[in-house]
Amino acid sequence: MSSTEKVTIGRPRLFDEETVLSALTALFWRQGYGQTSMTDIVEASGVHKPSLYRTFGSKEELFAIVLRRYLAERTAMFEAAIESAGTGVEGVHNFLNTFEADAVSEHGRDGCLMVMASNELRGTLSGYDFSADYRRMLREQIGTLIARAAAAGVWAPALVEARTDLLTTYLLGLQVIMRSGADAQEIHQHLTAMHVTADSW
Amino acid sequence: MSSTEKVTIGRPRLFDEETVLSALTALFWRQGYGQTSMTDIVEASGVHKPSLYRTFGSKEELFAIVLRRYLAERTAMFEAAIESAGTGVEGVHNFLNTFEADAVSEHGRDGCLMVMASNELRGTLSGYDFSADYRRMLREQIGTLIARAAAAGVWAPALVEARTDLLTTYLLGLQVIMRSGADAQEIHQHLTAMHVTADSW
DNA sequence: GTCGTTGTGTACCGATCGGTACCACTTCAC
DNA sequence: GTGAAGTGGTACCGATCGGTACACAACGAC
Repeated sequence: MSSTEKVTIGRPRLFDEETVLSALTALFWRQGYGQTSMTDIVEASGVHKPSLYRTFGSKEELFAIVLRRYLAERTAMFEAAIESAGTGVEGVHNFLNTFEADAVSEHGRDGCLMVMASNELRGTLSGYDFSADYRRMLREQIGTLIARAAAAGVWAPALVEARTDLLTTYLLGLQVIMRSGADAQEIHQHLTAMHVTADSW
Repeated sequence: MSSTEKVTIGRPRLFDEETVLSALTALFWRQGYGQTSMTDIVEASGVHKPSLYRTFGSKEELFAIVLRRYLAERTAMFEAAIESAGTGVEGVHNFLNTFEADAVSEHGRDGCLMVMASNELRGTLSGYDFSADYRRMLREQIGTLIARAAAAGVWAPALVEARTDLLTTYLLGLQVIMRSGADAQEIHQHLTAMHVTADSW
């Protein structure tokens, strides 16, 4: 009865698009774009090549779809983390703790798909500057977190900007470390550095 | 007459190994490992495939050689920058300025080869954990910079550690930004954040 | 049922991949 | 000179790459 149900003409699909995209996101995230072959994609999705091409277009278009989807999910995740972090510098600590929990998880060891793709593809895929989108979104969200931290005390506007940029850049660096084989101890150590910094705010 | 001159048996090489490695470093740096084909390598080096394979082994071994060479050069560059930066927090500012000059240069837009390779290859190449090496070297050098900054004032040991880790992680993040198409203005903005932070030390 | 439409699955395409066999060439030792 | 040793360059290898032609299957409309 849902209004979202499409009227299907012809043979219906045997696979669920979202399920496939989810599996392929994990695949690209793990392996990168160039290192992932269509054979890998067929195996991971359980969908044969012609169906994939019919549904998603080329491999490049498929990855663009994965990237946009991932960015939306990632943004939602950060928004939730920031929302529940609370205000004041305590909010920054809470956010960092949430980040750490994710960082040491299974997916965490893969870092961030957007950071990975930025490095591999120089931030652009068939004209879409996804990296600029990502950095803008991330900075905006961190800006919200910092603004809430500032609400308690009184920070000069320039300080708010600087702390937003610092935390943004720092998080990107952390994701590099996460992907490059660092263990939980090393990740924790680097997070401590940010906790200490936030304490001085 | 130099004692480093090898006694050549058979036909001597027509190419200089260091020159070729330098050109290939730039090539890999720009394109990444997976996106660079042997055809690209032949074109960039001017050396035909069989000679490359005889001299450097496989493509993977060649890249490992490039990585080690780059790491040594990069380390030397950082050492020089730190050496000339001076002491105190002023030394940190000087170092950041040197870093910015490099960041907005031609090579700077490619970020850091080690960061790129860490992301693409998860930090490991045929058993060699180059990323751990890189992070260790980088942290050690930043540690020197911070120690000299601390020499003027009196910083608690925990603070020295935290500031070293913060700056290390921050620099990794900055190199992600550099590679992903950010312009000089954006890079400058993010560097300002670190200047402001250092001012509070 | 038939027809139009869409998805499935096999089998294949040319191009490119990393890597090498082979031979001519150039040097040193003698 | 001759032979051993190492290099340069062509031409090629099987494997894999991204992508597709085509026959068939499964649906709705009628």
